[in-house]
Amino acid sequence: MRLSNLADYAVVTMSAAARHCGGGRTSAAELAAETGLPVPTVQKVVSKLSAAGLLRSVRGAGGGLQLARPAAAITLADIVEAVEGPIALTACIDGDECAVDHTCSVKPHWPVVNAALRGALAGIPLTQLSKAAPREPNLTGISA
Amino acid sequence: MRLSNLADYAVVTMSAAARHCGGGRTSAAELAAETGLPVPTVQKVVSKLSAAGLLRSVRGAGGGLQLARPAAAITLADIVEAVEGPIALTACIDGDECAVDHTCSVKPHWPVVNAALRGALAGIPLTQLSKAAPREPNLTGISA
DNA sequence: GCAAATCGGAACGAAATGGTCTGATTTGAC
DNA sequence: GTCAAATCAGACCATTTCGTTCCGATTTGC
Repeated sequence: MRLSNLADYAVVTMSAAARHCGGGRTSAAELAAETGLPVPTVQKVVSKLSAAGLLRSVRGAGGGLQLARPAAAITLADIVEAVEGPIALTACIDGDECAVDHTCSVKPHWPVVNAALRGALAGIPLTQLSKAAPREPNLTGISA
Repeated sequence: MRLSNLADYAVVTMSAAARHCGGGRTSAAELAAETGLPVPTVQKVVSKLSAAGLLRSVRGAGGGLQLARPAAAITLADIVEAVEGPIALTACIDGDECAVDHTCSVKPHWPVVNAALRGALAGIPLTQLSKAAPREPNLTGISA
């Protein structure tokens, strides 16, 4: 129910990379300095992000990273899926079988929840993450 | 991003317990036989559920379990929270601090996602899980 | 041709989870 | 009143996944 730290780091890293998009290429070390994350951790995150096609990496001296797509075309759902795979709360969706083959009356309901979660993540583009505050009035409104 | 197996088992167990609610008390062994889960696992799940106040357990010979509330008043959100704690995708909500104290522009957006996820889980009561199929037409509609 | 700088993948350690087991408690029967 | 059966409750151990770190492959600039 809680996404992994790597996914969280990936979101922060992409948010930092979005600010450097206009200025051209950046590096993993620079992103680590800005976000405060350890350099090796950022490297691992960058590897997954570039493997998923969200970042374009150029090797060699003078190389660096840059967004593969415009920041407006990248959402939270893309970043989370790049690091953690498909967005699904249960494994019985892609694997098709639970541990037991009982007539699971719960299984049909998971796609509804998954779609809701994915929709919430897909509704926040990367451009919005660069802003200071969201548009919603209640920041602590978990029970809203 | 994927809930733990225990939480999944808890949902299945509660769904099975809801069917026995009318007939009075049931036992962990009986629930294990119906769901196909290992008996000790069901016992562990039952312990967490009763500690959270969702199940009422009676010890001793002839004892057993029963729902503490009507099935209509128990939702997926209650079950998940009973096993996994508060529904939050990131730890920076309750802990208030990320690993680094950078001006995190991503943090303000998480409550929005958390509320959406919690709303999706709270919208499915336990009575609906006992039914064979959901009301939604597309079972595989993850991209809906 | 050499050297510096960068990304990429692999290996190690740690933490959380899942599963199992044994013990404490209570009721029912004799 | 005593014994025995049945049940839940908590503690222990193995496994897996996650997180971190390190080293090698590759490319450009001088």
